[in-house]
Amino acid sequence: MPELPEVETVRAGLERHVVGRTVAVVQVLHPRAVRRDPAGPAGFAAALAGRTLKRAERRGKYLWLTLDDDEALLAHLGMSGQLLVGDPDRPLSPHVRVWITFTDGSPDLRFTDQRTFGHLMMCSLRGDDRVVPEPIAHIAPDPVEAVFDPAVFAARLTRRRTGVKRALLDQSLISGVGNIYADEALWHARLHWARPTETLNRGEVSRLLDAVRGVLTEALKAGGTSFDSLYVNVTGESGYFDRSLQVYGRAGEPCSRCATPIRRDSFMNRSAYSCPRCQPRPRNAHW
DNA sequence: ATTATGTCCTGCCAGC
DNA sequence: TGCTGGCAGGACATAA
Repeated sequence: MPELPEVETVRAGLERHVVGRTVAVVQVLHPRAVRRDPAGPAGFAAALAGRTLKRAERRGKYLWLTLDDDEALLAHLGMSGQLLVGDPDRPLSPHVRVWITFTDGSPDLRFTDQRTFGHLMMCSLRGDDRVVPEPIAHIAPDPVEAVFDPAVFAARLTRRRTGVKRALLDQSLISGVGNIYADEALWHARLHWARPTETLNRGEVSRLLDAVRGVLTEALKAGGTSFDSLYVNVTGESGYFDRSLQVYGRAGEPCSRCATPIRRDSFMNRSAYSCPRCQPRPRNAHW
């Protein structure tokens, strides 16, 4: 559930606290945390030990720490992943999956992940105009990065034959948007989540993209959204954008525009929150 | 090829 | 009290 604003908050924290430092010891406490790394836990740990972290970068919900011009440590937080920087003497929580110490002593870095959907891996960097980790070459640019092209997005979106929310959640079309900000952006744009993408006109696509950028930017200013202690920055603090949420998690509460109670629908074994009046269901809804 | 669905995983909580 | 089932859902493998 960490989406672009939460991941960017973590990236900025890593830039501040660990970039420039050299890794001493890497301990993989749960092999699942590095399941995507072909070298396995031991290979992963050996490859990272002794390396200096150069830059902290991000695309969508992925972030990575570059080690040199063609290699990086790639991270995805999944549902509940945290990258926590702190005093090496603090107690080891039961959900710490990877423990990284540095040659200059404190603080250390702990990849903590209750639900184990997140992962870390070593990887190579590739690209021409935008260098990204090779394993995420299929992830589309996110709407706040320079190479994001609104015209390309509009063309690809309207070529789809699916519902607009499903499209927003497809990271190979536009990255960084998850269930929370998809619902929020659709409310701002006054579009129903099941609206067929091929019926969106130019103005609606423009409104949608403005709404996506708006909610992501506002959430980033607030340090991200948090419903509980799972979504935190590198020093364990929560953001407060949840106070600004208009529909997500607010079933039954009045819409702030028209006072109609917010509706919750089941969608892809998840939830879709919307205002029945501001976002009427289209006749040709695409489930 | 594109689009849809199933799967992974743990903690919490309502309901019985 | 203690169990069960539902829910939270990102990204990938697999199916259609």
